[in-house]
Amino acid sequence: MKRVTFDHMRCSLAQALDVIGEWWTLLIIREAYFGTRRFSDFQSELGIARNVLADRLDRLVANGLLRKEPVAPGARRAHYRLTEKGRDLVTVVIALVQWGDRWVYGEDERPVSLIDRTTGEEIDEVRVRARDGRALDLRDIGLVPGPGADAATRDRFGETVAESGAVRWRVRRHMAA
Amino acid sequence: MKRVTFDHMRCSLAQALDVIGEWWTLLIIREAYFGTRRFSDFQSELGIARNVLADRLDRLVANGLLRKEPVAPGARRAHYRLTEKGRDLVTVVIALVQWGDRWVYGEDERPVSLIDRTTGEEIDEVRVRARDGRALDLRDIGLVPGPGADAATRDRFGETVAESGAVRWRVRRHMAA
DNA sequence: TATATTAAGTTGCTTTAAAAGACCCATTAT
DNA sequence: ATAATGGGTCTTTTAAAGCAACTTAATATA
Repeated sequence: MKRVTFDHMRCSLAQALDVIGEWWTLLIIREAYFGTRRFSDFQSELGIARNVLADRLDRLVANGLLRKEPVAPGARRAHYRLTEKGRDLVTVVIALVQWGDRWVYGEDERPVSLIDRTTGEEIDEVRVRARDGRALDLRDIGLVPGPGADAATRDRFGETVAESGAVRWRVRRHMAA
Repeated sequence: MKRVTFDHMRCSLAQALDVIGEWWTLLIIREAYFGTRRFSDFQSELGIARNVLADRLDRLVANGLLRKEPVAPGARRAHYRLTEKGRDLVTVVIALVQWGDRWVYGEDERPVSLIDRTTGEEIDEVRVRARDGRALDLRDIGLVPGPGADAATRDRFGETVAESGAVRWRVRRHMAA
């Protein structure tokens, strides 16, 4: 299919989806998180077509989520391993897994549990929080123009409030029920 | 293209991706979170093709992430609004936005800021935490078979530990650097 | 009341990404 | 020396995404 990219949208979500929004990509990240490193292990664990896998791995390497390094110095055979950037995505993967547990399987049907290795207890549910640790309901979250906002974004999200010195924004948009 | 679905994989991530992993879907959820409700507003804000939008909205309604309700009782025109299930996904959207902010734009170039409406402060970064609130590094997270694990999953993740009464698992898999 | 405009799709055609599987070449094992 | 395996590429189908034109019902305007 013809397909547009999102990279022109001034939106961090669109940028992120341009990198990891393709079919199979996030499953490959999960698999790498599980410790899989070799091409054919990705292939057999996921059941993905080899050409698609080759394409996805290349893109992930190009985008800096995976590092491709020879098995032994000078060897042709390589391993794929998560970079820091890729590892940072695992938060998203875990949030999605938990969402799947809550809404697709019931909590008691989930195939895998994530535990805190130091205590053996299950981990907490990933939540949006205030700086002081309070869990935030979506209604408590407001959207304001960020430091890199362009005119259109300011127009959509911003309502300036006169204040001494720096520009301040009043919250206009927030969670719509 | 021919395309497989992930719904046969016993994995909550695959299930979640089957629902929200398609091109455009998460952007539609974001847009709904921003307060967009009408077909043509989704269309013009996102620049998505109308037939694709119609298809995505239908699927999101069928999967229970959006509710379609008439603008006025008895009216033919309708609004699309997030359900609880859809609203619960916003955690994932925010985690992805923050990832995009960290790795695509710099923190200081991000177009939108999320703030705690009660204090006006920016929200915290979404993180994986232990029950007691400690932020967990990926190396601290272990994977063990969940209550709904099948034989293959137990085989992959489980290593039983003899213990009085209930089955316990020893952590075998965890974050691979 | 007649006419124009808008909203919310639907239909049909084109383009291209993904699936499936055959094929290839270098390395490792026998 | 020969076979098997790992890590891919090539070719062919097919279905999803894009685009534009059309439809139908509800609103707005003259």
